[in-house]
Amino acid sequence: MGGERRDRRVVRSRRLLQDALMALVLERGYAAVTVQAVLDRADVGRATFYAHFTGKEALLLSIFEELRESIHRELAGITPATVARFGEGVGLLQPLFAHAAQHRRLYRALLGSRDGAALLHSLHEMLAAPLREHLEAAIAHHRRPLTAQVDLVVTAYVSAVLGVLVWWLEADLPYTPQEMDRVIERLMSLGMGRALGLHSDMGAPAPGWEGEEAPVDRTRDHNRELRRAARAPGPHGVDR
Amino acid sequence: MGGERRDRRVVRSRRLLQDALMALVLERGYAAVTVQAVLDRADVGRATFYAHFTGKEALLLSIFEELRESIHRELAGITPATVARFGEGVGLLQPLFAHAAQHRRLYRALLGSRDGAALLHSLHEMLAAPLREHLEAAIAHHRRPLTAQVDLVVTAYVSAVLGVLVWWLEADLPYTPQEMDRVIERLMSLGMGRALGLHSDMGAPAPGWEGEEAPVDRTRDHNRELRRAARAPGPHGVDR
DNA sequence: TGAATACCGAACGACCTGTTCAGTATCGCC
DNA sequence: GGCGATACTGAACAGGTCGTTCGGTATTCA
Repeated sequence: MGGERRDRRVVRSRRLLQDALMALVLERGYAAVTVQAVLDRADVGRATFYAHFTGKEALLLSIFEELRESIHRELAGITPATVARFGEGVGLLQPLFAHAAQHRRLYRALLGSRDGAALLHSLHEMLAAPLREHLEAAIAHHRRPLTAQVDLVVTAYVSAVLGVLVWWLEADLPYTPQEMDRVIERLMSLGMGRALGLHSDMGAPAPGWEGEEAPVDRTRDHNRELRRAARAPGPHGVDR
Repeated sequence: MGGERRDRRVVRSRRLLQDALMALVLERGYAAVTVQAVLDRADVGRATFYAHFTGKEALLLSIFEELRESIHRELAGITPATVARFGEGVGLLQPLFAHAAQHRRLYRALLGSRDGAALLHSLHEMLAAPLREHLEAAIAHHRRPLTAQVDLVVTAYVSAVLGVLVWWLEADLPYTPQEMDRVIERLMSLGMGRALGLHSDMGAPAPGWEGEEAPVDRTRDHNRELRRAARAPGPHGVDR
């Protein structure tokens, strides 16, 4: 968005820096790459770098911005309506895993070690936002106002997906993207439907867990208890 | 293990440094803490620091080693046998969430931002190892040799748990540890049992997803295809 | 008490960061 | 084609961190 950058020198410098970072990340891993090294590799002046990016991470994210568009393009074919029906083989995740497979060297370098935190967080939001959005719509349609649990369920789902994605990359893609999509859907859909009170087709239409009282009250009490406990710790203390 | 450190000066220095790091992490976050700051806060010589730890992260992990023992102690009451029966309210996760609640300030500081990568990884293994171990035993008992999928399921489960744990901490503990345990169990158990072919009490005893052929063969072919595609990228290339 | 050893403190070189500035090259556009 | 605008260069800057070294001092163990 806002993509009109006319001056060739600008695009050239940016691309040189991005390519240099990519190469160095693949060679040494993100954490081990220094701005200085990027400068040397790209053969770009120090001042120029800081004229374009605020630092190493900004450069990384600028690269990922292109990947984001790429993912978005691939995901465009999937309408929000499709997300709802978990019980059927939707293939929501297939594009994600396919994209990761295509760019697997970069994904591995960025997600594998601890450097991936920023990227993982970005991916998390990228998946969580539309999912949450649609789940809330679906719930409203079924007239079940359980918004708090939606966050929890979405978090669990996206965390599981990304965890499995990393595992899958490090295991050298033992299954196809299609298979990954199916096994994850198979793993998660039942429980998600149950937790959200959807899936009326299922045997158990969600009894329990917030059962007898409103969770808010018990929650507040619980927090107070914990805070009290934390303020007056034992002999050797907790949370020191 | 190997715990005999007799010289008081040693334990004093280590504790001073650990406490200083803890305090600074709570104040500024792990990434913003510098070795120099720890030295100043602990009032310990630079040389002394490097006599004990190889760097900032080693110091952090030495702190977490104590938490690890603490978690291990709490988890000790839960026999591996208990882990199997997902369908019942086991409470496997309750100690984890309780421990996180007790130490929530530290957990939040360490897990919240991107600094937590090392710690999350450590926690991941801590949870995954016994779970994997027991699931394999359970599967062997049911005579289903599906070892490859165990890794995937364990990864998904642990990732979901840790993701939700972070969410729960940042949402300021909206539920009790017991509730968290129950909702996660409710969310995950059905699908896990289904994916592993356990849960014979369920309606669907796991048909599908690895259906018609052995997954290994299709897998190998798939990998070869992907590798070929990656070596001969399009005009502007993928995974550049 | 005496020998072992952990600590101090100061200094070291090496590295990285982010900013500045005058001079030069390249660009977009009329 | 040419001109004004703009991006880049290159070098230097101060400020910071890191990990190591060393002789001298203090504490501890036995």
